[in-house]
Amino acid sequence: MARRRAGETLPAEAADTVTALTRGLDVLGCFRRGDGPLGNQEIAARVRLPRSTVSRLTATLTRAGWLLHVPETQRYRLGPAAIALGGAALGGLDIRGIARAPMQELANRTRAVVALGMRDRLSMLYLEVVRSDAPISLNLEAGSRISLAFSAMGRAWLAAAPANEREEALLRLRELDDGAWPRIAAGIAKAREDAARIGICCSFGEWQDGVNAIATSFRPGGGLPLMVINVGAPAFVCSQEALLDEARPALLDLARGLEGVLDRPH
Amino acid sequence: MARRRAGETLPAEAADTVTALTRGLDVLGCFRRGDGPLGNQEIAARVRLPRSTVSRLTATLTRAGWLLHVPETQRYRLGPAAIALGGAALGGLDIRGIARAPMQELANRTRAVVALGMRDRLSMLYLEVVRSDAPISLNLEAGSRISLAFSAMGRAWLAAAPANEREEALLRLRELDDGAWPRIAAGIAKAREDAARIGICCSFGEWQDGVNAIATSFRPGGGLPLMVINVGAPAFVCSQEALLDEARPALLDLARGLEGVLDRPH
DNA sequence: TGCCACAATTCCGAATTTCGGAATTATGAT
DNA sequence: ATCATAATTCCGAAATTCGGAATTGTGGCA
Repeated sequence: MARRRAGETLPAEAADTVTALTRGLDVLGCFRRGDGPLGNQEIAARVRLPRSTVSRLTATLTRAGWLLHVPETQRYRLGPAAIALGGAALGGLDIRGIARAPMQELANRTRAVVALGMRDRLSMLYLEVVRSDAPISLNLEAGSRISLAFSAMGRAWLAAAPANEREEALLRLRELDDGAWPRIAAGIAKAREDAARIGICCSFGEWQDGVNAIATSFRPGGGLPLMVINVGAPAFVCSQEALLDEARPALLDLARGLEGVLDRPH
Repeated sequence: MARRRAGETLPAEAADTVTALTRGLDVLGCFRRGDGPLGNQEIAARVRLPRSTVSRLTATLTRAGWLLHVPETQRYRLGPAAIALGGAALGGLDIRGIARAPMQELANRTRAVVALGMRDRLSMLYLEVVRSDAPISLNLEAGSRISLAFSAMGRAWLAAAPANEREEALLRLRELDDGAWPRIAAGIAKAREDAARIGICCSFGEWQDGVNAIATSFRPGGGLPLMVINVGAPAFVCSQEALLDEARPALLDLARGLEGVLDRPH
């Protein structure tokens, strides 16, 4: 009875990988921001695992506090341990604290939203978001995702990422939605060109209609991967010209200042 | 070769629990907010598992994006998937959005910090934190933890939690630090009394010197567990009297308004 | 009230996968 | 160059996980 499913993505290389753990994590990972509680059946469908297996997995996750069981509806939602993990992960990132002040300054100056992000699989992940007025300084949006292919942030990552990582991402992006590929490829070609020529990548209404953004990447050091900062706003707040002429130099300065900060003594 | 370790906490009841998954989650969970990257050895010590096992586990977690490997120092830190999970967990909690506005109002009125939390194992976990405009603030964010035994928030939970959950928590609290037990027990006895008499629990300088707070609990419904709201501030911002006389009624109102919101049609 | 459909959970034998001690390799310090 | 520390790999043993099928539980509907 072959345990490892036939179409497994990694035929050979996953030599010592703990399958049970991977599967459990997949169950956790299938909870996406915005969707309500999930039943075992729904989960089984998402992670492509037999129901009995999922049943055992969810039971384990619930016992450990990673999932919360809603008895009346027999569904699961992410539990406190999941929240705490995110807090620990975010709390350990000193780069956030270092970047916050200059990001805030830039946000105030441009009246836009400035965000710091890194890649998570096929998305960009916000690590810190600051707004111009910051009446609520809460990091409401830290931990949320944005398109890798169509956002300025994602494109800046693609433009600067190590070749092997980029190629792997592009490959998976393509097989995810082959129809959108021409549009994706065009955007990325332009992005690499922009990055080389003017140091930033753009997304003018391509991620969401009426939203303009520019972004650039840097390497914080300290063993952390490539990171990206973007400046974005509704078109009526920041025109393309405003972003390119005014925000761009400041953004480049900001990124340059953060280059390798974590490696420098202090 | 007995796989399940001798002193396992749950001798019998964990009938179908996926051990490998539990262990992997323990590895993730041993990363606490504030401590830097961890090596395999350190992890092995924390979770009490053989090094070779931990090695395999961390390799698996890294491959899936839950851990980030820092090559030069050979240590691990929590990865993007962990952050994303926290985001998804927090994003799915509608109660945060519902509670935010009235919490903000209360914060402004009292010039204190108002927080919403739930229990996570032996801590209270902040789900939402709202500050007044006043600049002095505690350094607490959503996803961080606070003492179950000594904070107003923790005491409010203990005072209202279902008996079995409370007893289990108290038991583990006691075996965690038997020396502190008398002080813990006294605080909790007082808390239950306060809860019954005036609807709130207090912590005046007991959690941290110079910090006053009061808290009360409510049941949001929707299958969610008991939650707590607190109002707290440095003593020179809010005296005990100010909290008891002014903040208390408003806090009780707030909590009453949230009682069962998620069950009501909308 | 009884029946049906749907979903979750439990059962159980098979055997793959995990486990961990020991050996090995890598790294860095003295 | 040698030693100490830590991570990883190896490998045989067998416990644990796996998943199909049966069972139990739930809610809707006639």
